[in-house]
Amino acid sequence: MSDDTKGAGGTKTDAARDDMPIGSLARLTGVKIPTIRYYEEIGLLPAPTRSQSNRRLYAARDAARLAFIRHARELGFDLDAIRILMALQEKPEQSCSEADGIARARLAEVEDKIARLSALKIELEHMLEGCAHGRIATCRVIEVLADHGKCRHQ
Amino acid sequence: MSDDTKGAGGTKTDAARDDMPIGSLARLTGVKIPTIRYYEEIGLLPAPTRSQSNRRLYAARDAARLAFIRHARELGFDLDAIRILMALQEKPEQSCSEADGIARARLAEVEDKIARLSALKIELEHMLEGCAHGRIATCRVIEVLADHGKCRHQ
DNA sequence: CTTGATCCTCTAGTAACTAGAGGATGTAGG
DNA sequence: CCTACATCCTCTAGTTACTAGAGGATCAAG
Repeated sequence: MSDDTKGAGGTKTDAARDDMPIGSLARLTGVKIPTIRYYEEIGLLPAPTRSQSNRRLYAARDAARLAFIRHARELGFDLDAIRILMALQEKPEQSCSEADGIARARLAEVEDKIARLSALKIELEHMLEGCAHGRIATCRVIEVLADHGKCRHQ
Repeated sequence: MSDDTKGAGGTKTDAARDDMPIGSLARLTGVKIPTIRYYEEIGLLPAPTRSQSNRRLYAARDAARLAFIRHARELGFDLDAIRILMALQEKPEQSCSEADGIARARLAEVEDKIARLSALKIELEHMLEGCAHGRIATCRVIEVLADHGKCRHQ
């Protein structure tokens, strides 16, 4: 680690000290190195300071930001929604109705997806329960797929 | 429509007559024109005959094949699986255990996805039930996302 | 010095489409 | 015949969120 960076930031707090290389950040947050670079590229993460040899150096606040992103991704929020949520986070006096709306929309999506997958599950189960492990000529799986009458949108 | 095509195929059955333009096929099957072209490009649909002006001309068997693909896509089978299923369809004496296996794998995926989405639903609901529509400073949505302790994988 | 780990930028790929751009052909009506 | 609209062609590139190298540079330990 370059002493120059340390010296220049001698009065920095822990949250502000840029001394964590990208590999450490990846291990700390569980987000892969290329993904971290990707988030920087699309503006979701600020470009970090660099060492003399051009290596990225992160601070604890970057780790916190990345953890927020990761958590939101796990909940299925898309990157644009996360962008909005993070912007809101930086305006404590703002109404939280937008954040609420984003989360509600996501919940509705999840509920819709569950419903659709459940219907799908039933269809697949029906397909499989008639399957006697015989020949293709009498194969239920192939038969159902080939039967246009079974297409749900026709 | 070119009389040449008709003349050359004078003894063709309906299933073999190549006279349906791509727009008609798209309307008949509900699959978009670019998607049909895409399927041809990746080999899922055979390249059709062409008119003198280079327009694609499809037969009823092409429509049947496309309907199979579409039905399988709706059930969430990926294109490689569909490729296999269609190959199996053309071998009536073959055992249908592979088709069965493909469908079972898909069913397992669906069940897994339902379980994961259901857990997600609960998390989102918890997040939202504490939301009092106040300020960001006390916003449950932002709070939960920012709280690393709530990250499921840490 | 060597070796292995870590990091850099860049290009392109993944899966399944989808959206034009720019041009050609077909058809109906005047 | 012309015009206007519909239909079709190929080609390129975009969508979303990553991901996989290639080729090279730097860092740290032995």
